[in-house]
Amino acid sequence: MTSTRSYHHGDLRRALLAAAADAMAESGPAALSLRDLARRAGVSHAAPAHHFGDKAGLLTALATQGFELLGEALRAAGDDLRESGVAYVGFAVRHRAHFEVMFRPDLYRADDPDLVAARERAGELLRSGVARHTGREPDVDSLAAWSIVHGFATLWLAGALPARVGPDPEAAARTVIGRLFP
Amino acid sequence: MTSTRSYHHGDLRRALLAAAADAMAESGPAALSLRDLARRAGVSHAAPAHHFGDKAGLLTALATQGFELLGEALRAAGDDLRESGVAYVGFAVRHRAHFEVMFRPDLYRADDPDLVAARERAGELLRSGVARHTGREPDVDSLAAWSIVHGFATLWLAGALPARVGPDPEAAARTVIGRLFP
DNA sequence: GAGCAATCTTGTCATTGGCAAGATTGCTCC
DNA sequence: GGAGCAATCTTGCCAATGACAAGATTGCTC
Repeated sequence: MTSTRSYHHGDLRRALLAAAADAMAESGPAALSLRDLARRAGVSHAAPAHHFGDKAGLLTALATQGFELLGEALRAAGDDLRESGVAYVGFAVRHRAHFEVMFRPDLYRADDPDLVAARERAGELLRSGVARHTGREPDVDSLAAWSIVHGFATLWLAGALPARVGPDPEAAARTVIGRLFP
Repeated sequence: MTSTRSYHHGDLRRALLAAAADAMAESGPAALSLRDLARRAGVSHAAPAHHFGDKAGLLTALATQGFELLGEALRAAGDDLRESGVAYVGFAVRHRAHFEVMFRPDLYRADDPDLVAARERAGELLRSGVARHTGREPDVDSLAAWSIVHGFATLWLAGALPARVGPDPEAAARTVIGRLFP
């Protein structure tokens, strides 16, 4: 993964993104420090700037990667609407750093072309899955479906849910989704 | 509101909380600066420390205030479950800074006694509202209800929803909630 | 192998959060 | 009314951070 080669790191961009995801999963997005990422990657404190410009640039790249990963997760979940919802929650739990950045547009450049494209692709997957399942008013249905899985994932990540929900977020999500699409 | 009196500001704690909510509503929580808040309140850069200790202390107070405001909003919405959900979304939109901090426990001290008490009170209001409405398995129902309104509010604040949802978050929320509790 | 662009480093600056020490104010009690 | 005292606020300082500028090193191209 993070092969610390000789000089000219060789894989700095990828290593920095991975380090950012690790650091944010540990200590939250507020504590993220470019200099700390540089230390983790074994490079100087100014090296990240060349690849990402500034902090917002790095988070833009991380969010873009997140939307691509979400797209993959949704595709892997297949055609079943409920399992797509479970996959959404699973993605949020497994890639919590990506997920948390993706929906915080004040942290990155939301008009970045690559990011917009990746977000559109993931959004289309969500909508098409709902449209396949329900007949009438797919707009409202997809909005409700997105809201319920996004809300569940967010509350889970925030640690806001009571203990009785149990330790398995995907199982709990499946039950909750069943209330919306019986 | 923020009465800048003589020396010994007189209302610094409240003024700083209000300034923090304003600043975060403008530029997001990441850009929050204690020194900027002090400037807005017309005091020195170290004054906030006396009232809140540090940044996490200020955000703990803001989150506590947020849970109290949410409780008031839910009480004002009355007994109807759907209107409670609309009130939840309305609170998030009207007090977006409070809402954003409340569900980001990495920013504050989640074990603060005052905060825990305010959070418990608001959570009980949510659960009791759902329990009044549905008969069976209030746990799952309340989890689904909380998830769908929380998700809708979060997506709205993130600017992630498509334009066709319309300009009125509470009206759109009412429609979405209708899908869960027809 | 020379030239060149990409990559990385060192050095610097303004800003920030946090701490320590001191000044000012308002309250209490005699 | 005033002395003492605690709360409040200020000034001064330090380490860490993000961002920028200028220079060094590497690898690619011709």
